[in-house]
Amino acid sequence: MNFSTSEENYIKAIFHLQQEEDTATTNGLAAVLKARPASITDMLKKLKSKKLVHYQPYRGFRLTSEGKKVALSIIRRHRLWEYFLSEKLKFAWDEVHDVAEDLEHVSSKKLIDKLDEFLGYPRFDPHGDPIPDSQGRIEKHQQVSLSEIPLNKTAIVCHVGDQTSALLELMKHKNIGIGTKLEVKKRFAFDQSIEVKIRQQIPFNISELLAKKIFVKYGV
Amino acid sequence: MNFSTSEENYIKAIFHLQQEEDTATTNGLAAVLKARPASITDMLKKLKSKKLVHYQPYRGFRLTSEGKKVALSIIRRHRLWEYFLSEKLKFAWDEVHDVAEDLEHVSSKKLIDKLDEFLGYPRFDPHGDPIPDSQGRIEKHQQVSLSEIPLNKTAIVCHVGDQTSALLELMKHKNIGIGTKLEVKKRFAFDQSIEVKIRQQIPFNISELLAKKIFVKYGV
DNA sequence: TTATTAATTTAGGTTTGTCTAAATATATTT
DNA sequence: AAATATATTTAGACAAACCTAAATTAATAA
Repeated sequence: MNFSTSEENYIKAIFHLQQEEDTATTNGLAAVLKARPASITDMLKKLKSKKLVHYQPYRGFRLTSEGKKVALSIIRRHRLWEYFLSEKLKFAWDEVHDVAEDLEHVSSKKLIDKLDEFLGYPRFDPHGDPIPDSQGRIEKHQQVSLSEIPLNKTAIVCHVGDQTSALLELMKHKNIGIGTKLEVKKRFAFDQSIEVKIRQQIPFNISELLAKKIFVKYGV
Repeated sequence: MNFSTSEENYIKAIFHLQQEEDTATTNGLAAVLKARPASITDMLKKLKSKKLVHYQPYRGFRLTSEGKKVALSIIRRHRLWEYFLSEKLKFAWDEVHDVAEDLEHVSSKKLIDKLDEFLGYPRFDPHGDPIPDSQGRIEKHQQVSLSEIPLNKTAIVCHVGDQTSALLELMKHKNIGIGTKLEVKKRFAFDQSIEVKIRQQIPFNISELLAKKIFVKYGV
């Protein structure tokens, strides 16, 4: 019922990887956790023995439903702390993540439920990601403009702000349409432009004006 | 500049032990940390190599001034979190310690300074212990009645509520006078009586009425 | 002051989580 | 389908932080 910081980081990372691809891979996880593939294999065996992942050697892995429950509780802690840091302690948007990364491993359920209450049961963290409730229920997606989504989250284009041909021409040229999967890689303070990546292509920049017209939904 | 959870626990425990006796011992520390003496020796060597303690084999140890600085910063974190838990999250007096024990190891200075600000720079935690400021300055003692001090802290009797002979007779009988070192071991909800221990003796009970007349000062 | 007891340290293991290098399985090309 | 490339796993080490049992030092009592 209680997991080490390291185990928790693995579980959380697998959860996020699974949002993209249904099944996570050793190398993929190694990249995310900045660890060597051999270390991933070691830990996966352990998580398997604890019945937190389905895992067949060489075949990738997926969280079990127990594993998902654990992941959601870690994500709940993380996002509540992010909300606290931003809302109460007035941290800037981009400073909250690293601190929350530490705080999330303090696992007292009472602490987290009381924090939730204190914060007024917020539904989204400062990045717009939904916060699981104490039962692990989470709002699957939300729809926001491309200019508002967090970095490095896969999002799917689901709506366009208007139907002017000028807009559609530009989108066509950039190869973005409804259903396109993309990720925001970087934001540039100078002109609010953002760098996006679609499919396997090299990331490219789009203007703030365009970003505000593109609406996406994205997972947790 | 950054220490493991384990190192921090050692440093903090040594600091507290030193409040009582000027120099801490292997067995004393082992008792506090619920570890074996051999483990203490191992860690002490490490802390010595990091210049956090003065340590001669078989001769006990004391924090260096650097070690004290580190200890005060850990205590600052601990007490600020205790205050937060009690004041903001409405935890009961006796529930805050264990959770703060985990939170204190999240070492972002910015987090702690912003938390301090958010809380309005409180000077004492819910147990009445003083909270070090961001420079590590701490109010050395405070004077309160015996009925208010935390459990298991050595306190020194420094004042008596009144001079009635009935009171003094009782105190004399119990062997408590100005300068007596004592510790509260337990509180009984039924009649608010408390169990105190002085010197090497077996702990004994005193009434709430008496406790309220005895004023003590105690360290951090 | 020597003998006994108590405290402390040393020596050698264990577990957790990491690593490198080598081996093996799977996927991709030709 | 074989050859090559890539992904994954295994084998064997290592550091941190703990442990037990044995040895050593210091403190206490006879």
